[in-house]
Amino acid sequence: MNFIIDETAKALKELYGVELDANTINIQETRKEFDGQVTVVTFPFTRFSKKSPEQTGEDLGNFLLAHVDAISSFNVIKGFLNLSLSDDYWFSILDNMVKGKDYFTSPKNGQKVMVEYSSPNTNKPLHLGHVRNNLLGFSVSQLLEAAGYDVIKANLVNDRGIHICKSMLAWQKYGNGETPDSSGLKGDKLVGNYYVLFDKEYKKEIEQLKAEGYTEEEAKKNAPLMLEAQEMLRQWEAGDEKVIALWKTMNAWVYAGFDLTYKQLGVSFDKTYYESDTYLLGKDIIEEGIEKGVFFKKEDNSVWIDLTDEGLDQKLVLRGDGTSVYITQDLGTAQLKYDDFKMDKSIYVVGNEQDYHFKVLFLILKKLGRPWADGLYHLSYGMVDLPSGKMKSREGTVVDADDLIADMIQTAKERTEELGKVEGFSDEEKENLYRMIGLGALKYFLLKVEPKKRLLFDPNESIDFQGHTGPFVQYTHARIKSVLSKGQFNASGTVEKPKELQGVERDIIQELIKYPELIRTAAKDYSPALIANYVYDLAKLYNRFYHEVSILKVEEESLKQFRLHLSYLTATVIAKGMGLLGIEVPERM
RNA sequence: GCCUCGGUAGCUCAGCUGGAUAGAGCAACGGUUUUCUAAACCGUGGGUCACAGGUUCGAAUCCUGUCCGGGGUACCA
Repeated sequence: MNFIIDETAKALKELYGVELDANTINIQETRKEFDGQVTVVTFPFTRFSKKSPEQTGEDLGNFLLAHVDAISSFNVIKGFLNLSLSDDYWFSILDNMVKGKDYFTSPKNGQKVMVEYSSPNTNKPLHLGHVRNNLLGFSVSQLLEAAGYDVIKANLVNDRGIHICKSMLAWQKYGNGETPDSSGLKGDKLVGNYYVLFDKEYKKEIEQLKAEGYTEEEAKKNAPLMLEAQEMLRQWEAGDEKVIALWKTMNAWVYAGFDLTYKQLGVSFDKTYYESDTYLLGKDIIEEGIEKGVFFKKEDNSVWIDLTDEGLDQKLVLRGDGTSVYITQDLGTAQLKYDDFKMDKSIYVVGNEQDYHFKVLFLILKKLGRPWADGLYHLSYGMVDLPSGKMKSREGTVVDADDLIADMIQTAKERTEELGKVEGFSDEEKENLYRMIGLGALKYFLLKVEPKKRLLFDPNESIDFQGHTGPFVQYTHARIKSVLSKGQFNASGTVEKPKELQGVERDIIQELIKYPELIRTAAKDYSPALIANYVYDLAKLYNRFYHEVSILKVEEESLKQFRLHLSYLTATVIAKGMGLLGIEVPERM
């Protein structure tokens, strides 16, 4: 539609002798209650025309109508010039889409981007919050790839620390040698159980100590279990063979469990980093920062950065005893990632509770003069809340990822069977369809919301399969596929322009043409939600088309072919768009 | 306290580089199937866009303040 802006600029120059740069000319889609498809807002031009908005619109409209072939008529309402574009114009757009191979994918832009997401702790199973993270990270990766980037999907696994030792200790004390094999439990679930058990026993000890006269704080510090866990962490850091062996065993259980969940979600990684390998990194960067005068040392030897000039606080970057804090190793890891891949951009998909951390991290790297620091971006997303508030692992209020997925698939199965839609499906096809629909509903539900907004999930209200949902879009796709196969559609065939375009046909073409631009915008904004909403609008439009006009029943062969092409392109864009969300679309449902 | 992100229909969300009478879905009510898949389509009802100022020809959108909610806030990650 950009040619309208150019033509408007030319017209303004001719009519009023002013040269405006393109972004001061405001065009938009015409609202559906008015005639036309494109609207130029003429209010801003009245200061040059010295005429009323209406008259300015008339003048401009007449000029454009006379000089631009694609414009077939216009009307003016207040300061809005509504332009109708000719059938020829719309048809040529469609014809280009039919012929053009590069319409659906952007060319490579030669840039490399890393997307870090998932980043789980290995002491408990994944829950709904992680699911949002994983889906976002995966989808954004797809989006960036579609926009022409080379993408490296990375996972930074938090596989060490006091929380891991808690699970290990509880297993050692109370586990009686239980293994995933012996219990039939998924490895991450098993380890998670011991994490919860630790907390339970620990709380008992605290109560005991309080009864003996300790304060709450003293009790928490001196409970035997906590002391033991801390001792275990020391042994781990010292490389104690037994502790390391146990750690390796239990982490292996967890990884086997995570792999199943990742597989179900359809997410994957090109590179996995482990904190056990990276937690000592960053200390050399601290040295460098002291030398460069970016950091300073306090009397107790702790190292700090003063960010008060940036409106932030002073921030500790290394403890007095020389041990790392979170940001120390993140500095080191950022450097490691860059050294490994030399990427132009690096995206961290991490919840918004870490906004401050990343602000500081990026700022420090800039102050240290890392030129690549400008390419760092924290994709911050809101928490998933339950009606009762936050999910808490220890209080058992988390929505488990595997359980949720299983529920969704089950619901999909029930719904589909009720509707009697799987006649002639093999058992394997049925299972695959239920999986597709169940996951489609879940993924769409989580991705259609803008990342930075918090998300409310009510476990008592099942996720919908009707209306603005994944299954609705999937259904539309299947519906189109059915029409195409009944019409024996051949994508390599040619299209002829119909005598007259229906409004809804024009609307679909206008919607389809937005797709390439949408990819760029969604990639730039890291927003799968834009894709989700677009794909929905397109599907909705198609369903209107489907009800308003006949496709297979029209006598005229050329018109039938035209509508089949329109259907085919719609199905293709739906499938591509859903693919960017990590959602599969069925041929039949 | 300070920083930060949110507040749009009963509920869940779009719209926010300023533009027409603020849009969807769910829920409620009514209609559409001898015709290409009714997980669909069409229609009705439902709004002080948290509140108050300001900028502007024009504000849900930008600015300031207030209220409410989430998150963060110097040795957790």
